[in-house]
Amino acid sequence: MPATLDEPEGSRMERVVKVLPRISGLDREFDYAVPAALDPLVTTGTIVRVVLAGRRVSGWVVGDQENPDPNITLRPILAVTGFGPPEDIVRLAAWAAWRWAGKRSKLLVTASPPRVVKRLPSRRGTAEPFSGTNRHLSQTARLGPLAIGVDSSGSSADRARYLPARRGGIDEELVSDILSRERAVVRVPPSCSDAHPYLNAVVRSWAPRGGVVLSPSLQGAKRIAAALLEAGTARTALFPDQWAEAASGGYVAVGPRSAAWAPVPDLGGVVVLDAHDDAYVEERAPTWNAWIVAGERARRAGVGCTLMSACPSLEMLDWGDLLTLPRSVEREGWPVIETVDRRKEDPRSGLISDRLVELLRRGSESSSRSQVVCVLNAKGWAALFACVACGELARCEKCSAAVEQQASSSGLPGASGALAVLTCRRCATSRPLVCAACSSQRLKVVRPGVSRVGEHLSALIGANVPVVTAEDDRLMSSPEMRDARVLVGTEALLNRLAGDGRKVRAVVFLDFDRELLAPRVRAGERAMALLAKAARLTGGRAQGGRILIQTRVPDHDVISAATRADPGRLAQGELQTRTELRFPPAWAVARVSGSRAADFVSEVKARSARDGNSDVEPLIEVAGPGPDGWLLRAREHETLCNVLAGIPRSGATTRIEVDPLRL
DNA sequence: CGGACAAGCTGA
DNA sequence: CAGCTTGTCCGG
Repeated sequence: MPATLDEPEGSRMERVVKVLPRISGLDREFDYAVPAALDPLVTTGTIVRVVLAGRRVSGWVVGDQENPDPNITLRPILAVTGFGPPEDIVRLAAWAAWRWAGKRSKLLVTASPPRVVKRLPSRRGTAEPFSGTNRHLSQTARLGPLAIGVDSSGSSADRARYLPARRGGIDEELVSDILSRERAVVRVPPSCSDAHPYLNAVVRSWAPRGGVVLSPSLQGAKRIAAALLEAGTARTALFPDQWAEAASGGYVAVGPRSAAWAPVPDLGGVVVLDAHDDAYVEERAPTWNAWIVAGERARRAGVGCTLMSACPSLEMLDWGDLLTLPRSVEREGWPVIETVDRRKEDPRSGLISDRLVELLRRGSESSSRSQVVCVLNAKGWAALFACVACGELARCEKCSAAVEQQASSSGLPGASGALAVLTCRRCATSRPLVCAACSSQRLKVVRPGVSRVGEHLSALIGANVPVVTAEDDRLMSSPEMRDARVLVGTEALLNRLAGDGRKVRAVVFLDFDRELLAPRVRAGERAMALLAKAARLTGGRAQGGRILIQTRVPDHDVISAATRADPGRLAQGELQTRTELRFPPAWAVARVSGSRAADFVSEVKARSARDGNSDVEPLIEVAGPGPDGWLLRAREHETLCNVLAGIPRSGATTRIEVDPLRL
């Protein structure tokens, strides 16, 4: 509508902002007028209420609109809800949406306060009214009264593990090396006590500015926040709960993956702990990776980003400068790793080798720290059966996947009549424990699960062996669990125990080949990460830590790297293999799946051929379709992401995973 | 996302 | 052709 001639000049000066609605499945900005009364409250990032297509929705102000379309009648912003992500984070979200070919709104949800924030707490302890600007903060911060309530669950002895043991225990040269670099990858031994003096040193260097510290789990983040606070290193704000404190300035935001998006007004630096951990990758699209986001954020702010890990991934090594501790120090921080060559074992002993029996027997003598943890990544009673009579594997009648026998909830599974049922994990069809080929009722277990192993071990040591899987966490807090001499479980058990901050005598991998030989590109790195996780539970060799690996490939690179406490040995060979197979970090890879994936991929091919130099090679190579869709490859993320960003998406029917975790 | 609307399918 | 499903478009 054209402005009438008699309208006062001032009315056309009304401010217009771009708003991104908080609607999943919609990734478009809309222009809104800012009512004069709300004007001082509205900046980039502010969370507002607007009317869109006749309904009231929430959204983020993502910037000012300098040239509003005169043909569109603007609606006013209805109300200001409160603080949202600061401007730098809004821009970072736009970058990440490009980088992982996803929607900005998904990322901004992660970056936004979990509850409405109307005002930020003031430095001096009195709340400042909501002023509409996210950067009303002074540049100075003092380590004042530590009023922020950080959950300090765990004993003080537990927290002390994160503090420097001795003043001399820290390598000052390494610290200055870290601080002088923009992108440092610090390879630290797996036991925390060695890593955290360096964390303290780096965080201390940020003062009086704020910073960000990431830990793979929320539980770990809580302990680290408490430890930094207790050591007087920094005022910490746990993300996302203490979003408002973090935004008020002078805090070090500590949190899990999502804390890469924490509002920190004056960023001094970023540290990512255990940066190799898969927990840093979001499973839902956009499949963003927290250390990469953190690295980009630090780069934009012109500050350092430090990744710490016992076993840096190839992507990390490709990204930054590797810094290591002296060989002897790193070696001390890894436990003694012993392998049992299963090729030489009596096949009838199954997963219980003579060496394991000896380990369990010997442990019963010492009183303190006598727990042994057995890990087997196979749930249930048994995951694979074969017929004794005809040798046929037991498979599902409907979908032909392997059938498994679940441990019954009532306790005893096995061949006790009604409980003997085979179930397909894929389609949930079940049938009696009978061979489908020859009707024989004699089936033998080819691949036992944790329940069966738990029963065997119970019989062996003459005491109950609790069995822990990801689904079943009731056991964790029980006294049974705390007092048991032997525990058995899937990988989830290691996570649970690490969360407890508990030390164990030994960790046993009953069938490590399942990790080593998994048909995944990253199987080796995953296996190494599992050993590092176990090593944290046992502590280093100086503390008597021990890991027992049962395997048929004792010469595998992962095992030789771990036994020598030298993860670098694995990286060399892996890099060569990955490059040959054209996988990351040599290539940028994305997976496309979903019902409309075929259309999307043909559009990728079309654009890749048109925009590329057709004489040489296409910009993007397309492989597939395979069982998980298509794989797209390019030499650089830049190329891959630009093409992906240019293709319109038909709703949620196409899923794009850039840097897929499972390859 | 969710409403509006149009194009296709069904049934008597 | 009403009545319904399915698909596509669009929002300031």
